[in-house]
Order: sequence, then structure tokens, then C-alpha cells
Amino acid sequence: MNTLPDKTVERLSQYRRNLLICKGKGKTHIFSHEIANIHHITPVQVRRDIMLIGYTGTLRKGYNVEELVTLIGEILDKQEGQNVAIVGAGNLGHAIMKYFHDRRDKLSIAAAFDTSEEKVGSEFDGIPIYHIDDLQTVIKEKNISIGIVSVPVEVAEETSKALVEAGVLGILNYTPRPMNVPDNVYLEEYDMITSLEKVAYFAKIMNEK
Amino acid sequence: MNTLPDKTVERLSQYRRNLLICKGKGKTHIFSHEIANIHHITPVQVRRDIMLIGYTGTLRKGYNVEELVTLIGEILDKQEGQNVAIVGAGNLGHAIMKYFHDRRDKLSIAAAFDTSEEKVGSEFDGIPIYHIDDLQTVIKEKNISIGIVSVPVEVAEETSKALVEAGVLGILNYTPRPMNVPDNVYLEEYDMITSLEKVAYFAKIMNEK
DNA sequence: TCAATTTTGTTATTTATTGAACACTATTCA
DNA sequence: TGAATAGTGTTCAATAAATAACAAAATTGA
Repeated sequence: MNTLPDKTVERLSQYRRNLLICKGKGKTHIFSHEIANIHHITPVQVRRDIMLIGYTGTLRKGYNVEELVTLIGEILDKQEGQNVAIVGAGNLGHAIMKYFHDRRDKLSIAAAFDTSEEKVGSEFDGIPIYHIDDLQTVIKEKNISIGIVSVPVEVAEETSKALVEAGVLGILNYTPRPMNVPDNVYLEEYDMITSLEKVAYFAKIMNEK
Repeated sequence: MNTLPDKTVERLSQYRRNLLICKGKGKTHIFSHEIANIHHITPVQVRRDIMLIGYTGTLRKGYNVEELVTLIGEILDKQEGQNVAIVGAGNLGHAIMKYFHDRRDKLSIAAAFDTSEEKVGSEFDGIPIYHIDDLQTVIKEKNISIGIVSVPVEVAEETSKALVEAGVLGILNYTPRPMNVPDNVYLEEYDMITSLEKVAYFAKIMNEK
């Protein structure tokens, strides 16, 4: 299987989540236009995404929800599972821990890191919080391959370095400072301030018309 | 001024943030390749973004930091300012409040909403927390035009309806449920689970090579 | 003073992503 | 039984975004 387009990967993740809800409601089959409606995109887009992962539906019945969910899992997930660490257990870190915990069986948050004396040693939602100084050891010990960075911006750079050195393969950066990682580490950055300023800009524009 | 490309708007917001840091360090001029390095993009991209907003630098001196910041402000910001509301004062809501508070003078978080009895009536970081039932009134009273949604997914849909009805022009949706808003409201959605699954997928792929 | 260099502004090309078009077939229903 | 319909799979066209290419001008330094 060749590497899928970025956007297709994002949509597959979203399809899966909603397909699971449909399955929970007892739906066994679903049409491309139903999936499209949920996500506010076109049915063509849905069909093509599904084509790209090599699944094929039944004519006039649509796609088998269960099979599709399973296949998306085979594509997106690593079968042995992947462990995730959250660096920075502030409000954002806690929000993420709550969000993810026990949601996905192939993706589990195995550790959080912080510097605050009161947090270190405790648990949140069953996730142990370690001191940042132990990052290298814990990441290797727990076989963690993905790091989520929600530290204050001042320590963003050193955090990325530490994660790379510890050997993670993917980083999700929530600080506003762009990171610099080697080619063999996948980096995804998200900046809340930018998002808000973007909404503000387009809301303003909208108003001017 | 015609409406700028999506991605250019995002980058302008990021340029500005880093330009302010440069300005703070006493830098008066900056080259396109310096900006590019900070953001890990090409100098051409930077120059074209700047071209699109109609600014022009000095040959061999680069761009005047102060002027550029001012111009980006004129493009992105609404001169009278815009007020923002956060709906859902859980961990994520608090993270956002902390993040933004007093960062931008033209964009201010004027209210937060929640249902929890203990939170309602209190303040966080100087931002008053109201009961969701008062959303319509407060949004109109305080002239709020942008809503950030960080409520539990189950109430995402009703929240979007309430915001639209209250007359906001832009919504930033942090719940994983896609929203449905009329054409005259700008909607930006961000889904953390998708981001993490995307990182996990590409980290996996990376590893397989 | 005048070639060399640096860095901008802009156009042209390429690549990525989305959307439109359409052929094909299982089912429906007259 | 045999048109009509609904919905898939796929190719082709349009749009959006990023990169490459290059002309023009200010500065440098011989």
C-alpha cells in the first residue's frame, strides 16, 4: 500500500469515528452520500477515499459498516499498537488526556511529563505523570513512539529535541513555536492562536460584504 | 483588498507573532529568508504572501519589521476590535483562556459559558463565566462576534445552533462532531483525535520504510 | 565607474486536492 | 422481461497551493 494523501488520512479517521456511532445505532450498511452528509463533503470524495484504501461496496446497498471500520483500522492503526506521551500536563495536557483516554485500542497514552513537584508522581485518569528529567528513560522503557507537546512555548524547542533524541517517530506540536525535526520524524503542528486569528479574519471579511 | 488565500492568512498570523518577538529583540529589518527559516518554509512563499498584502520591502535591507507588523494588523484585525466567547469552560476552555488572554489587543475574550454551578458566576483569568442559558443575552450585550466551542461532543450541535442564532459570524469548533452552519458564518473545525491518528499513521508509515 | 552580488517582486510551472462526468450494474417495478 | 433507477468505481477537468525561475534594482568593492 502506497502512502495515502494527507487529507484522505484525516478523513478516514473522521469517517471511522462516525461509522462507529452508526454501528452503535445498529446500522449495517451506509451509502457514500450518507457519509458525505455527516462530514459536509461530496459523495465523490468519500467514494474516492474508500477506493484508495481498496475497499469496495455493494451496489445499491452501500458499504458494509463493520467491514469498512475494520479496514480503516488496518490502514491507520499499527497492529501491535502505539504508545503516546504527553509532555506538559497543564490545562491543555489534561484536556488531551481526558479526550483520548481509552478511546482507541491501538493508540494508548502511556505517560505524561511535567516539571511541577505536585503533579510528578501522581496520576491523571490513570496516566502516570513523570518528571521531564526522566523523559528519555520512560519513553524507551515504555516503547513510546509518539509525543504530544503541550508545554509553555519557551521550552518547546528543548522538548522537541528531547523527544527526537528519545527516539519518537511522530510529534504533535501544540505550541506556537515551529519545530525543527529530522526527516525521519513526522511532525504535525497546530497553533490555536493562528486558528482564532483566521476565524477572526474571515468573520470580519464576511461582515464587510 | 480581495480575500486572501486560506493558507496565506494562517501564515500572516504566524509571521506577525514571530515578528513581534524580533521587534522585542531590537531588530528593525528582516529578510524574507530569515522569516522563512523561522517557519521552515521557502523565502518565495514569504515574499509572495507579503506581496499579496501589498507591502514592499527595501532592496538589500529586507522588510521593516514595524511596518510589516502594522500592515498585517490592518489586514487581519478589525480596527474596532472583535469580541470572542468560549463555550465550555472545561480543561480545554481553560487552556484557551490562558493562552489568549491579553495577547492580542484587537481580539478579546469577553465571556465564557458553562453549565457547572460552581463555575458560573466566577471568573477565570479575569474572564467572567456565565451560564449557557444566558448565551443569547450575553453575546448580544457584549457584542461578541466569534465563538469557540469546547463543550462535550454531545452538546456540540445545540451549541452551534445557539451561537448562530445569537448572531456570531465565526465559529471555531474543537469538538469532533462536524457542524452545520449557514453560509454567512465562517466555520473552522479542529479535531484533536484526527490529528493524533494522523501523526500515528505517518509515524507508522515512516517506520515501515 | 562598473561588474558582481544580493535580495526583492512577479510570472510561469508543477504538484496536490477537489469536483464533475460518466460508464456500469444490481435492483425495482411496471 | 425489460425499461427505469440508484448508487458504485474511475477517469478527466478545475481549482488551490507550493515551488521554480528570473528580471530589476540597490549596494558593494575593485
